[in-house]
Amino acid sequence: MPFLLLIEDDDAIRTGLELALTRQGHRVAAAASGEDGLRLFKEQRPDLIVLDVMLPGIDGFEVCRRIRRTDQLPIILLTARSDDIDVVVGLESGADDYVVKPVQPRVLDARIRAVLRRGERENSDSSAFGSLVIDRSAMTVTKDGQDLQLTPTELRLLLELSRRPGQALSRQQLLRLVWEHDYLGDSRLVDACVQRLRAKVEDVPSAPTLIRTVRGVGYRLDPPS
Amino acid sequence: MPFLLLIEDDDAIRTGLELALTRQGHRVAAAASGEDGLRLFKEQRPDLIVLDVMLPGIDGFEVCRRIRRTDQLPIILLTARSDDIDVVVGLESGADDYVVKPVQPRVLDARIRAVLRRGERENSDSSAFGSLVIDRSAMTVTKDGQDLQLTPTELRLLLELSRRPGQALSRQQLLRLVWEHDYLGDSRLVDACVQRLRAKVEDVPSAPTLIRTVRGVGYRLDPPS
DNA sequence: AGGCTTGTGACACCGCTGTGACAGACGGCG
DNA sequence: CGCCGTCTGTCACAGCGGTGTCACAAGCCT
Repeated sequence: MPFLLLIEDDDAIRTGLELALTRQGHRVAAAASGEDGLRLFKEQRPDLIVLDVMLPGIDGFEVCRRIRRTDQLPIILLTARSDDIDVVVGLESGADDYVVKPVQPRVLDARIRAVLRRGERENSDSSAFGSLVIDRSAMTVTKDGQDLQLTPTELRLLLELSRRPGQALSRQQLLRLVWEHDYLGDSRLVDACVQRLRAKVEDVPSAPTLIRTVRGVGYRLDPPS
Repeated sequence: MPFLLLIEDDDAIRTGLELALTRQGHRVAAAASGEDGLRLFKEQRPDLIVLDVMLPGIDGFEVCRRIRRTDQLPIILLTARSDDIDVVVGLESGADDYVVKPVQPRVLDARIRAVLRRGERENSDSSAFGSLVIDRSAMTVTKDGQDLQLTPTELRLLLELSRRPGQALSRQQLLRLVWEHDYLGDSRLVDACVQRLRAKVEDVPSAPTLIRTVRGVGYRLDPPS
């Protein structure tokens, strides 16, 4: 299920879109300011951001630029109809698509799906980490050409890590991404799953070279050097 | 060599793309209006059409619809970034893919090849998976040369799976593709049908080698190794 | 009406998953 | 350099959930 972050200061529009998008089968997090949006983004790691341009404080373009410094996820800008210059500035700030307000929810939904599809095509197929090859369409993982039997959870964990190679993900983030629930208090759940994954994926599970521990934070899948 | 028809009224974009696509190994015909495009299409029978949406006279959607009345060739729409309604209407008018202008030639080229590849797979009238041969024009399935009596649903399920060999399909996707309805809550419907199909198709139904279970996801028809 | 096909529910099995405990590793600090 | 607290690796176990399987009833076509 796609996980969206909606950043929009107007309460009516925000809650309306949040409801509509939820109905259309997305998971939605919402923020009412640029600052909140950036914080939520770092915390929750959504798949896509719907971003209003006119925000108090940090405006949409700036939010977009800051996110783009580190991340490649799709960003859809919401712009007011009257602004002509938006498109140009928006393009330069790195957005993937534009939607003009007022927007019909199903139009926005169609755009979101289109952008995600585009991204999937680009991200998908297969990626390699050393001798480890992840085939996202067959949903298989092979090591030295040999098929690995990963369990569903192990597979999802590896997929989420591999979507952000080289980036450390906290246990909280992984719980949200892989298990889709927030966790109160810590547990060894993520560690246990990482451990099982390492057993299948690493050459020497006790000296992992692919899935590295980031002490005090979480885990990180190293890109091939 | 793929033969493309490019329909685009803007002279600069048209000649630019024509040049770039020719360099990338396509044969290209070009038209500057919807009318010209339709005429050229009938005359030259290209393999694929790249079609601008905003055209004077007959617009891109209309061109798309008219072509679709009689022909199934792939159509890629070129849309301006700012248009709101494009995606929805475009989907309904039967295009196969969208590219947002301004487009980098190599991106367009990649899309073209992707769409052509997809089309080849879908239209080829027979494919083989080990001893299993699917004849799409006769709508028959044979195993070791012997005709299999598949029921309509079993056949559609196998066809959908075989259109995407090696790709895991979720139960949701299969329900949409084969049964054409979304399902709320889970059911054993897909499993049951897969089970019946396996009974006819697999050598050892209890140890399937063609239709593989992808745990936590769905099923996948393995291509011949 | 009759037979085949299809959808649904029940059920059992197996493997996965989540949990807690414990030991070892790491890093900070004196 | 050594101690100690915290964090992580590891393991076993019990519960759960997903999947295969089957039987039955309703639907559909002939």
